[in-house]
Amino acid sequence: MDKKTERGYEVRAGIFKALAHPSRLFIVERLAAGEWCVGELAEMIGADVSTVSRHLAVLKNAGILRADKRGLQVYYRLHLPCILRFFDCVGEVMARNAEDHRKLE
Amino acid sequence: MDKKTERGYEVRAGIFKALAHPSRLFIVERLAAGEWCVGELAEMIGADVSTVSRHLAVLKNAGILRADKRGLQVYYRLHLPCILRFFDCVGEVMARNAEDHRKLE
DNA sequence: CGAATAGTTGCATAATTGGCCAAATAGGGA
DNA sequence: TCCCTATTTGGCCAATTATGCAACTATTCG
Repeated sequence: MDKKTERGYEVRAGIFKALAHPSRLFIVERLAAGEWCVGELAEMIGADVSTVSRHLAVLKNAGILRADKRGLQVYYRLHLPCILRFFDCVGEVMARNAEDHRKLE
Repeated sequence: MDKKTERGYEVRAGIFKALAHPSRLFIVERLAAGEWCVGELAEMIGADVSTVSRHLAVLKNAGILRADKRGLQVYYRLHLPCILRFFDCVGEVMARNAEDHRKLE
């Protein structure tokens, strides 16, 4: 596998990695409906503001969110709505896994 | 956020986590075309057989792959082809990110 | 049975991630 | 300017993940 191909897998894995955390998944889902600022999200999640700020940075670096500073607050919004299609698919995966599990009983 | 909802986010994040590694992404893509055994995949990837075996276990535990032992070899195959739709979306994400990046120059 | 082969698992180690607290930064208003 | 508030960043620690080697297991073949 040449360097360029390898790099491609790394970049793509990075997008999945950005989504591979419960809080970040929650954030993306919330932001699907509209924008929220850091403090509001932190309260919804129940984690420290600094922790949530880092989660948001991870999603922003992956190109999934955009930040918009207005006054003291930084409002985040979903930059790639196609991400939401992932979620439908994840739902299917879970349903199928659950069914497989049921069959084993 | 109640326990049940929280658990839901954890399970979904687990699926993304299983895909959040270059080698595992490579494996899924390879298996889209047909089954391969551990040693063959290890050679393609250029990692130790034990390492690849563990990557395969991660994907299997996530319900993404199925293993089929025939003789000495264990053949793995894609159990959830809908996963491939993720990949199309990831392609879109990358294209969009690349374009955003271009605009900044 | 014994040797050879394919894969998995135990272990040690290095690297990454996630979390909070505290300090630094940036903006708004008196 | 000085203070207050919102967010980000540095530091540190605990937990998790990735990796290879070596040992173990399972299966085939002589």
